[in-house]
Amino acid sequence: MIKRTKGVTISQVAEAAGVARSSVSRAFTRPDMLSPETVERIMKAAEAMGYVPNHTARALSTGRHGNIGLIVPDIANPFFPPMIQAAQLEADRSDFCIFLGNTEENPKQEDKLVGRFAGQVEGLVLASSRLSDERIRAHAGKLPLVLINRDLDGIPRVLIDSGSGVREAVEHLVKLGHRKIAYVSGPSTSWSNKQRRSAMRAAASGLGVAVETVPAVLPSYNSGRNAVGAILATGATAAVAFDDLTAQGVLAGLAEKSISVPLDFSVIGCDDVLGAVTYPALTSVSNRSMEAGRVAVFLLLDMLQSRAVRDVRYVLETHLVMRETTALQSKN
Amino acid sequence: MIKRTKGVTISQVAEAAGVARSSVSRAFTRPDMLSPETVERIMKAAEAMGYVPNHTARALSTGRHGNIGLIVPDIANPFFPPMIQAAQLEADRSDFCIFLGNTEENPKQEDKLVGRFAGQVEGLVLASSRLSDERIRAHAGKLPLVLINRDLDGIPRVLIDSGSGVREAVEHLVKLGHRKIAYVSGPSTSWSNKQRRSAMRAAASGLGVAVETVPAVLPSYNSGRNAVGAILATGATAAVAFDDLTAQGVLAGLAEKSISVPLDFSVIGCDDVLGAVTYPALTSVSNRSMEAGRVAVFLLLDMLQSRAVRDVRYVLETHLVMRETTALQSKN
DNA sequence: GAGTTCCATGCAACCGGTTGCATGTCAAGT
DNA sequence: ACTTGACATGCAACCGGTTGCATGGAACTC
Repeated sequence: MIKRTKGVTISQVAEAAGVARSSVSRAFTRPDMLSPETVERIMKAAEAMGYVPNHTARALSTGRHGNIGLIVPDIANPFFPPMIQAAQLEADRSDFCIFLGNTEENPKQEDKLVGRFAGQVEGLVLASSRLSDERIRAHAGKLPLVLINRDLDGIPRVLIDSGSGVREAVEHLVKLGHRKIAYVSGPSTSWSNKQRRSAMRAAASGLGVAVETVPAVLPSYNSGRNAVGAILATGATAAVAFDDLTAQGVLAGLAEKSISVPLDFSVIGCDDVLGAVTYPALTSVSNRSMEAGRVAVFLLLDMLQSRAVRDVRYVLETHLVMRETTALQSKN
Repeated sequence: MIKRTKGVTISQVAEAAGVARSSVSRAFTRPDMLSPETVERIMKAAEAMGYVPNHTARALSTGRHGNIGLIVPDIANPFFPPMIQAAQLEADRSDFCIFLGNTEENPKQEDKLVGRFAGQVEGLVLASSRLSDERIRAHAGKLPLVLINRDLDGIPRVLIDSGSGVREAVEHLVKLGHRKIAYVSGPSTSWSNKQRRSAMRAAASGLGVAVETVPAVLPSYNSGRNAVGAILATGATAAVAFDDLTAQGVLAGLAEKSISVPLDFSVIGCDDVLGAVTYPALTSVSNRSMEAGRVAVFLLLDMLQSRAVRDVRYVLETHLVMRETTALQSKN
């Protein structure tokens, strides 16, 4: 049976050191206000007693808790972990802790989490939020907010411009001789999906080739696999998928039909989350999710320090990462 | 420029409703102590003013914050996100929030995070901790702790027994005719690695076949790829890798040498994190990390409620998931 | 109708810090 | 020697809730 020691308080330290409570407090927060000897005496007493400042009490009186919240729609989607990791690292540099929320792609859950986080965090980063514009603005009225992959003016936001990478993807395919390309789409409410689809169309029409959109509802392996029939029905010789998971599904679906990649068909993914760890290595559009996480936290901390909301719109461009699932269009 | 509304307090609600502060407090925490009419009046006033209880103040006076911390060595390792997700879901059922910490596989960082979390969480889950036994025990003396994949008696722990799955893997390979099997190992400090390696040896010697351990330092794609030379040098006809990432690397390395899988060589991964989303589908040992996350949080919440530390040792067995990277040993 | 019980509510202390202001001390300035 | 100011420290209010105990009135008992 383990017994827990309960906390030493500032009063106990004060008594031990023979000073007022306020002096102990200042020894920790603003030692320059006290004489060096007093500080040392207090610190020694504190150390001896194992005193650790109570975070909650401090937060109550200062209003600062040193926490920020990060809410994502789906941790299990490999797009997010690197972002979370980078956000954490950046927060850590300023001694902030991260509260993580997972919404399961559910706006209700997201709303609930925001409510529960508010009050114990000083600010929030919403990544790929599934909330309505109104809800987001409502929340932004209550606490500092930074968005990732959501474009609402007046609210600081970091946008990963997958458009630039998708454009490169189309150009690359066209250069390889493809004249009809399928786009296997993602969730219709997703900002990224809209962005990618319109970038596909714009690039294709600029180059005089055709794009056919094949719906896939959810970004997942199975969606991609199931979409293969529809893809082939369009007569396309290459496909760009909404994300790498979907692209892997497409790869599997093609293999089942004995269509060889890249000889007979070229496939490109997005977000580059699996490309480097699978075989054959998937050609994909880079994601920059790590930068996004880092920058979002940076912006948030900056807002907190300056107490001002700047209308920042930080755009990260993406590029095509060429690997082994694209090749010259052979037949016809 | 957005302006933020600052919080409504219990005193303001009390005044508006014409009652004492304590009554407002009770209306929210123990409404049965008040007459229904009073509760309704208070609630109406609170609603009208947009009152939300201050989490920090409540935590200060009750000592309960409704948060638990979850610390993992590497979010980017696909083994952990499902675990985090499941933990979050379980915590949510009891209205707890999750603090997430990422240690970058660094014990120092882990210690630091534990220190920073303590004081704002009521308990902690340490997954695959890289801390020394002493440090873990020291922390467990200060706050409720549950371990995942770490076996320290006296401290509640959830263990994923990959041994059972690895045993099945070896049996499967032997049944397919393999007589010499390589084990591509993971980090030497890892509890799971030790467990898997010894399960390999035990199973192999029980069946009268040989196991050769090939070191791979880090669990990663590149480690696996680089290990291929050493694997082939042992004369093995099949390999079991420490995890799926490593296994994918092995797959890639074999492909580079034009060794076809599974015709010429069989490969099995562990943790089953990539098997279902890649092509060819990887045969792997199931991970049960979701159950582990769920159970760990469940145990922790149970400890918090009962205020007792039980010496729980919860073991989750794993199994072989057969897919397409294993086949009958052909040559020789 | 006096005594007892019970329930709803208020009072005030408390959780553990922070901080504006007052006070006391000591040295420098004239 | 007296003023002035700087500096170190203490006092007490405050952050926003919770909770043990006291109180007062209504209902119930005999």
